[in-house]
Amino acid sequence: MTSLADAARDCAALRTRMAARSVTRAYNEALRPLGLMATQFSLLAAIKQGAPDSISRLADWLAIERSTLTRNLQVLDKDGLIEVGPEGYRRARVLTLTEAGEAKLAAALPLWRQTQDRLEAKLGKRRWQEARALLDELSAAL
Amino acid sequence: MTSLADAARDCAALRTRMAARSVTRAYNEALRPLGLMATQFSLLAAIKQGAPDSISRLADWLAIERSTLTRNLQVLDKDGLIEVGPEGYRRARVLTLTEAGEAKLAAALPLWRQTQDRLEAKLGKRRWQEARALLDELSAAL
DNA sequence: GGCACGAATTTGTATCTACATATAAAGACA
DNA sequence: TGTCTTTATATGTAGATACAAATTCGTGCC
Repeated sequence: MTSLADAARDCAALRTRMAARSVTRAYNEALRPLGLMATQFSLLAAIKQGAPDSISRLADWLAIERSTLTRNLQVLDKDGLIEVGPEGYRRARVLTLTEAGEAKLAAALPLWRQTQDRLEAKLGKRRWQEARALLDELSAAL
Repeated sequence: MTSLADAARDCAALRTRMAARSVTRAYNEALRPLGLMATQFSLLAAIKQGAPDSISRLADWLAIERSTLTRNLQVLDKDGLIEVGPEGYRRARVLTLTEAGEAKLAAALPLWRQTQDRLEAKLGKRRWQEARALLDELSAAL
């Protein structure tokens, strides 16, 4: 029965999802006044930052399924925060922020910063750096 | 613009969700032959292990919303893997595995073990222990 | 008894996630 | 030219997640 107890307590998938749920909830709460979720915030920031030349490229960077990303982008599009550009080279679509998207991102940044600082303070900057490195290893492990 | 680059790269919610997605995908793939998902596996293991006396208690243990857990349990119930017992003391329901649920869990355990071992080998047992501890800290941080 | 209050769960609604499959464009090649 | 392969995206279907609000049970209080 050792295996069973391990499965209930030490499963890597369970523990990472638990952490993701807890952390995401906190960021969602911080962004709620803007009607923005953590996922959407990260998408806006990634688009503004990298201006990725395709959805697939962005999906790889975010370790997310292409089809999932399509759905998430549809929400941002519906809310008028991004523009999904026409099909280009090989159906590739360029993603850009609308003015509303820029404004929303600008308004969200301080709220995000505050939450991130709070977490880093609680954990310690050092420890957060370790966590960050370990999370990357987990992402690449299997 | 420093804040923007940080938001796109270092957001704790983003990085933990990325890790959760990657790791969960691997466990889902391992369990696919059984038609079982990592979440469902963890629920079966938790129920078998602890026989939690209420959904709320289980939700707390899993750092998951009660309403979310209700929905996840409905899937297991529909598939005949658990029994949701009648309402008890203060509407509390006791959760138990059906025979089919026991069998499914028993069949899943080796597949889970294999995946978990693979991850621990890739990371190193030592490093996985660190990761485990840091994930717990993240879950409790905010 | 009747009523307010707290605890446990469920429902309505929306978003996030992903696998399998479909669609469409660009290039390779017989 | 027509087919085959690769690349990029979208759709169908299903499960995971959570907030707000509704439902239901037990308790205490008048």
